[in-house]
Amino acid sequence: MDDGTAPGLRERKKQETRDALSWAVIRLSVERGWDNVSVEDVAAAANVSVRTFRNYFSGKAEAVVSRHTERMFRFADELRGRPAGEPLDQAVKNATLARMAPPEATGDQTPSREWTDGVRLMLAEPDVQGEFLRAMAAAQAELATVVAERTGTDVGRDLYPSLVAAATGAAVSTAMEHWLRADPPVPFGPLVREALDRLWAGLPVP
Amino acid sequence: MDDGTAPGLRERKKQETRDALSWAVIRLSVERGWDNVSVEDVAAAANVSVRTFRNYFSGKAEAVVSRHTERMFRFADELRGRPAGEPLDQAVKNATLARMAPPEATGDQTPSREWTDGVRLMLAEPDVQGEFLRAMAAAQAELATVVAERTGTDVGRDLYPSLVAAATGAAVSTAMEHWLRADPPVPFGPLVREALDRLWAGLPVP
DNA sequence: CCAAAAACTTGCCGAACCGGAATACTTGCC
DNA sequence: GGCAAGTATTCCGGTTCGGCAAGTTTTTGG
Repeated sequence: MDDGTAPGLRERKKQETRDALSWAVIRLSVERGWDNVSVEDVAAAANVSVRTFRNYFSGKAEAVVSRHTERMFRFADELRGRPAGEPLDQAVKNATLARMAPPEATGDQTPSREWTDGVRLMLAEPDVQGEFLRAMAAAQAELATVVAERTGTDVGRDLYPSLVAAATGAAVSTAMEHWLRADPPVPFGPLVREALDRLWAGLPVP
Repeated sequence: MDDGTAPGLRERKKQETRDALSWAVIRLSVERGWDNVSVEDVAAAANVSVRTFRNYFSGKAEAVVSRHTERMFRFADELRGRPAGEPLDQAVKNATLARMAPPEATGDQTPSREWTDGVRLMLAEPDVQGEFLRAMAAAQAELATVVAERTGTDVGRDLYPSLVAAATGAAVSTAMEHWLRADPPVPFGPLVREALDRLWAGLPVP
């Protein structure tokens, strides 16, 4: 399934730069506020030129969301790897829990109130939200093709695979939003599970 | 329910300018290509200053999507106006068909191939798609409130209303996407109905 | 191991975007 | 008519955005 060949120096360095840039945007934005961070600041913090930043990301927002984007695509991959016999809803639920709410994620100690508040503020930024939605849309396209594969439907002709992908994305997004709002914090796993269960139960009125 | 008082000259002019700007962006983009249209061109075409354009819209993309945005909010209003006895899924389906696929929409003659292709190209633009998603997200927030009202749930505490809103948005978006891709064209009503039916049936494999 | 090729980074730069602030004009209302 | 509130316009400096042409580093293939 995975490539096998080691990534090579070039790829590794690229990933490093990517991470450094993404991280720099997040850190600076959280501590200074979104509008008080220029692309120039970010580039400086990551030791690259402004022009290079723009080679990687189209803007600060894209950089912030890049991690999430990658995770969503790994999620689609996970689904592709599920045993063919597994019913679709089970496969989706399992893939989601495996990639979006891994048990070990509880590892790092709870972050400071200051940090989480900063993050919330950053995520409330219109640009960031827009980029977030774009990431979900991109992942859903991938997801739709996987669903089509599993169910023998045609993404171009049938409504079904795109619908499942979109609905799943909606459930995940909703759970995430809720999780982000929750104070005191609640674990993500149960939330997303509840959302998916309800979705596949036909959204009965509680 | 509605305001009753006539809008007054001021409001009417504002709406006119809005429409003129939105229309100008669409027309120019379709005929010249997205990147060959500057805000300056648009403002000129609508006989206002560039600065005024920016008072109305944050960018070309927002202007393009503005009509859709308004429609989505009218949809939420429609839902609010549905009889309280109507089951939620029925209310959503009826509101959708009433506001998103009105029977009289078939009125204007079929547009030229050139035009529809241009529109498709414009709607494929990343900025436009992003703005489109933002519009949906905004409408969904409103929708969630309405759902909460109808079902006696709490948007802040329960997952349910947001989930229903997000899933509904997903269904509508999916139907729209499909409709846009369809060649030869198909009527929108049946598509969105199918999407909503499947959603509330718990997404059974076809 | 070396040299050519491919990929990546960078500085330069003009065009476009963006929004604050002051100013002039319209509309709503008495 | 005339005032208050709401809009449009001009002006303007800072920022973003990408194309282009070096310069540099990694990969490739002999």
